[in-house]
Amino acid sequence: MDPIQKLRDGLDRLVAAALGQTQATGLLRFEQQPEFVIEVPRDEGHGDFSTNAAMLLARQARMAPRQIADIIISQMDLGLMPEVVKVEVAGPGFINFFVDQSWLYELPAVVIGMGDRYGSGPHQNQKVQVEFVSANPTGNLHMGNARGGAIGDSLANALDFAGYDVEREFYINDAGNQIEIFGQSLEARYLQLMGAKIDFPDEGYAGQDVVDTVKNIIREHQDRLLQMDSLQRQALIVDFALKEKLTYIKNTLANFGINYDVWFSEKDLHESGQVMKIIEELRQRGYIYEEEGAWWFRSTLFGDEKDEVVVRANGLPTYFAADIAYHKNKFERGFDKVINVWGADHHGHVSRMKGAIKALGYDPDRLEILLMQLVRLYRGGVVVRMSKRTGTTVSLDELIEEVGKDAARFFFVMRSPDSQMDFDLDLAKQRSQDNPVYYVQYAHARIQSIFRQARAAGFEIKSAAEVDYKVLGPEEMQILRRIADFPQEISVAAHTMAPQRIARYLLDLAGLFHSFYNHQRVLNENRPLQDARLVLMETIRITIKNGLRIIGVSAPDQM
RNA sequence: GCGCCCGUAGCUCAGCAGGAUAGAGCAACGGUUUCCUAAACCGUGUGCCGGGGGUUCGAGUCCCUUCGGGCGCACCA
Repeated sequence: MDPIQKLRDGLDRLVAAALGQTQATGLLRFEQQPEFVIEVPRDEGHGDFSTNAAMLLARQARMAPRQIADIIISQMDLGLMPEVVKVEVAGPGFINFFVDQSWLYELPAVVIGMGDRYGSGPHQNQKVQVEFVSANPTGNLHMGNARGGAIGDSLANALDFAGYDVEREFYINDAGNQIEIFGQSLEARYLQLMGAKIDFPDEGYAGQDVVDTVKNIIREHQDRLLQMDSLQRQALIVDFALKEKLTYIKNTLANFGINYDVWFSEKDLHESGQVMKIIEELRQRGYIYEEEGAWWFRSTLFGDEKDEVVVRANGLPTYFAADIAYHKNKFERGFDKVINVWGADHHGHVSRMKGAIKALGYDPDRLEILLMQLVRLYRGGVVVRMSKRTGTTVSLDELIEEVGKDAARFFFVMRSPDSQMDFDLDLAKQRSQDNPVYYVQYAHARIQSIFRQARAAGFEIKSAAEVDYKVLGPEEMQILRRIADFPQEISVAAHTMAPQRIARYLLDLAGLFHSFYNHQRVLNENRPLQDARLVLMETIRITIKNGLRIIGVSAPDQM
């Protein structure tokens, strides 16, 4: 276990025991032991750890919090925690613990011993599915898909690292209305390119990529499709185009560092009858009624403003119907938690989706929807406008081409999903410490460079147990202290679905490192100090590398 | 009209599951330095946390309300 958790647990037991004593001896009167926390104060002057136990008891015990704190302390058996050097009551009634910093001396051995696993949590025995991007296979990947990809994949990595059994899934919308229109658009382009004078469908996909796909079709099938009837022709064209688009999506996302465990086809849901089956099940449970020829789901029962159509008057199920079947299918696959990363433009879908889950008898809290707001691209200080030709501003593959996978992923992950984001292309490309991704990666490269210098001079990094950490100064101890936070940061990022915390953490740690680097020398005349600093460098390096890996950014050895 | 997200320093944004005196980067100003990786480092300050009300020992954080911005409200997905 990481040293910081050991201390927290110890303090937790210490306070709980003291509370038990105050109750048993009648010093304090209360029914329920409060759910106090052991936290790390923001301000160093407030100690290494603190607890709010006394303040939580104020009402029950009918006593001033500071007085309660004094009583709790009087019942503490500090002999159990020799690390604690001072306990005090402060502010409105906090109990602050000051701990001998030597506990941090254990940390490098833990970090180096765990290596790639430092920061990971114990196995949780919980299956979690993260579904993200799930872009329509009818066009190029856009910035919304890119942001969703970076966030979803990083979140999945964080959950994985925090000890969950994670599956990544892409839902392929290869059925329904938009595929219909896609087919008509492709067919129209095909016929046009073959010389026919026909109109392009009003709502059709007018982008250049459709034309490119059709050219590929012509290359393979020439004019052979002209003789077919429209139905047959569309089926063939759509099949070809979907394959091509999915290959494109898979490759682009792989270049973006994303690899899925499952590619799940909507079409399969329809063809296997699962969609109609789920509607029937809901009908039997009394959640479906017929009106004006369509079938409606009573989503108003679950807080929606109006009921939602599941089967249209033309007999075809809606996307929503398929999505209900899809989510039922997810739960049947045994996931304890199902997370969907959606664009904010889908937020209207959230409450009825949860409603449908509930109607089917599942706990809707097992479905978590992470909504993310829109992205605006900036180049040269101005917004990059939508291109009429391609229908997008910049596609994900173009973005990777322009700024690189690392910068793109870091920038998307750095911002909280629920704030609108401005993506500065110029900054992302910049090779300076103003560029946050460069700043963090550079810390890693610098450390590797120090190691190269050390080896060239004939020095090796000693094992963590061999060196004497007492020679380290406050700056180094502060860095170690921050490294001790890493497992907790990962855990919070995973639980609160906030991968941006990891990016922030890395910026912070890299900042501490750069600052240290700039006025202290690792390689120096004082051998014991050099040995300790080299080990410290290795703990920083491992932590940065592990953090970067979670957000899908490389940790270069040289820049 | 209804719903969701956002509103924090001049700008871009953090703020962990309410905690103590609200932070970072950039920009601005002042200084140091030419050093294991390259203009980097150190220091300086500004906040009606959009407004109002409430819950709480304690609110930037939770609830209500109001204003402003974005998005959504199809027998589309």
